[in-house]
Amino acid sequence: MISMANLSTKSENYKNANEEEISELRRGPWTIEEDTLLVRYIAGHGEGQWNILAKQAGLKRTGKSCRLRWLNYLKPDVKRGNLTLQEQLLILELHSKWGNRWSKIAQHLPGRTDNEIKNYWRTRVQKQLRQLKVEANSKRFLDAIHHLSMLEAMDQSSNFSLNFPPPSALQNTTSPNSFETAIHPFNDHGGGAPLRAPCSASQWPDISQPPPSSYGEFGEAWRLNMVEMQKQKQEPVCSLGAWEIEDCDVPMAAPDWLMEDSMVENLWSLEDQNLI
DNA sequence: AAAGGACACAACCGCACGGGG
DNA sequence: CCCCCGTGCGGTTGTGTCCTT
Repeated sequence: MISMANLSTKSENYKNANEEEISELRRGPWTIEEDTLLVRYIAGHGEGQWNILAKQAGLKRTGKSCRLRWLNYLKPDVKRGNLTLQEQLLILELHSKWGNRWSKIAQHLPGRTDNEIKNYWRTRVQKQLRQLKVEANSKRFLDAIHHLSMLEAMDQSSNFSLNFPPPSALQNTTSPNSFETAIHPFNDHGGGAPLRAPCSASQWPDISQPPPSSYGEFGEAWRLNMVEMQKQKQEPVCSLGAWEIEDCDVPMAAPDWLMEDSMVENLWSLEDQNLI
């Protein structure tokens, strides 16, 4: 066990050891020249011993800074670009297990860094959770993730359509606000494409027309909801394109948690637009 | 067109830990 | 046992870009 006194001493020592060099050290964004120096040095000598590496490579950076730059940006197997849907689901799932253990979570996402995952969580997920007033890792949240993971896996393996639930499913529910189910995004767009995020405004269904009678009591409620969203300039979360219930290949009843509120649509809005 | 706010991401900081001398 | 050093982790900050007014 390390005492507090010992800790502070260690910190002080660390500080003092570097103090005289701090004035010459560069900080902030890396230049192309610095990147080149670092990459070339590591190509020739390998990584590790970062303080020595920084000096020998001629970099006016701390070892820590070099390590971070290499691991988070320059390393060849670092994956660039937006997180895929599968990766996002995995992050949600793993975070529910391990909390903010970013490096542990990153181990399960090849090519993704802990920093990237941490940023994703803080900038996207937390924002959505705040808006929804949902606790991360609450039962509702976890249930939503599990259902989404399952549906996503089914969608990938069987190529069936996860379209808008048929009116029969809606009519069987006892939920008081079931119309919200109608705006959940279970909506396959063919070709085995992954489930998708919010559609563009051009994909609004024609909500000036009444929905088909087969939508039952929920159709009109859903339409009014969409009208309200349009008034508020919100995007619908799925694209029906029209009142196309006939395209539902699988009579899939919406689970109870979908009936509760619009949690899922917001979860989906976490997804980047790159899948569209 | 300009200002300023929001957002995403890169980078930094402090702390913790383990190994070697 | 203590100290030093290297490394890793999680939280925070800085900055560039995009969007809105």
